[in-house]
Amino acid sequence: MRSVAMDAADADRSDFTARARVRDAAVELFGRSGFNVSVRTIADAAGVSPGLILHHFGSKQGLREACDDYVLQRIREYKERAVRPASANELLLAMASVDESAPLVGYALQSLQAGGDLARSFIDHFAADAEEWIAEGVKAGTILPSLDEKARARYLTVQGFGALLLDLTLNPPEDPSDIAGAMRGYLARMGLPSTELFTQGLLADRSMLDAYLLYVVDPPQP
Amino acid sequence: MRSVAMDAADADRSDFTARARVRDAAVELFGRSGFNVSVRTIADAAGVSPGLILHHFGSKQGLREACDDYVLQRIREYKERAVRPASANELLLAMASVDESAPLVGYALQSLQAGGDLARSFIDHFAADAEEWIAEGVKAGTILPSLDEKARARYLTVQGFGALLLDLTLNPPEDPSDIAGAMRGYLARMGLPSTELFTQGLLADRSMLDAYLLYVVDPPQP
DNA sequence: ATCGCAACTGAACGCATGTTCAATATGCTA
DNA sequence: TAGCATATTGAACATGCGTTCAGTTGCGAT
Repeated sequence: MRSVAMDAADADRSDFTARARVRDAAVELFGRSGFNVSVRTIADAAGVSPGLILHHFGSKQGLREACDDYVLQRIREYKERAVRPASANELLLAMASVDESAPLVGYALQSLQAGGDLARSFIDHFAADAEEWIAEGVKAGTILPSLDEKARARYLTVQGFGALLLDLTLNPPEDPSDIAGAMRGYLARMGLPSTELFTQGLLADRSMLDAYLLYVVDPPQP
Repeated sequence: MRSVAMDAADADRSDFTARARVRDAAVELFGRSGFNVSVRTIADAAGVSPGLILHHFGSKQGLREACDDYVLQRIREYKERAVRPASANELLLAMASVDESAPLVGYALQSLQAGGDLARSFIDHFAADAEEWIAEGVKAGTILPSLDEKARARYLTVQGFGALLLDLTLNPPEDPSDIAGAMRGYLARMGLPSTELFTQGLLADRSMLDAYLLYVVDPPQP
């Protein structure tokens, strides 16, 4: 039996309980092929009968929720363990480059595409981090201040993950488990234009921004 | 029987053939609920038996391909009919605001999320338009030039659609058929930070861009 | 040693799906 | 009007799914 000291919500990473094996197989398969993989497929991958999955997790939905919790917790751990705060892309690429944590990235991306609570927590978390990180940059003088720091942090987060997600959807890797390679391809395609946009912007003058600010103050009646 | 003058690929918009009714119902349901809606559901919506759908389209996949062609063609028409060239967001919002064309937008967005050929054509098309539109802006002096105009156009397109897609996934509208409302919500949330980013950029100096350019010329060995 | 409880199996069930097919209705053509 | 091709139906089939459950194994406490 499982030690009473670690309950189901614990990060029993290095154990080989059937329950943990199922959870790991589910994270990997959900992350690689989406949430339509069958319970039987997961059971096969974990070397276990289908019935056992529902014995441990109640239902397929229960399994998904357990995976959600596990992935979110492990990513939080990973983020806190990083000595220096990093951008979301850097962190994900670092995680995707390590065999042990790569499936977590795949799962998180699939989750973002599917929506739901984990996706929201995920974005909230990264947006909060971005806000902090940006605030430090502004204080240090390396980042320009914004009229709405919170909105900017969220926008940059959604925009960054959205672009990554769509790019991976349009250019699916031949090997679906090589998320690091796929991410590197994305960064190679988008690195220059994004850095350029962040450095110089796009528009030559402030007229559009000023017009938008006027529009916000006095919107046209719909 | 269908007039011999318009074959299956034609834009027989205003006819009420069972085939056209099925196609319209499929576009609407696929766009609203994704591509897992059942053939039977579509048949019900079109007031038709399930068998007829496969008689006309061969398979569910055939129906999807017919919808893909139809939607892409209608969006192209819409774009050409617009007097002035517009940004992708403007065009989509305009289409989403008209009852007749709103389902097309929903379908296109679902298609982008699912990947596949239509998604690629769609992005290619909009990226090419963006490149043209940006080139005019550069010539007119309203847009700053880029080191790689093609890559920038593609980046801005992927980034824009990706952000929209992810935002709609995270904030699904109560009424899934009100795409225009959902888009307006998105623009309200992201309008200021995106305009600000496009106007002033994010970074206070060129150091990161210069570092990236050096990195591209002489990448570290992997 | 044995009792008891949890882990675990695998066959079975019910359901929804995409698809097939024989039968019928319909409308154009000769 | 007769005939034929096409449109259309709806029942049936095969498959894969999530889930249930009666039964078996294995282990820790008494």
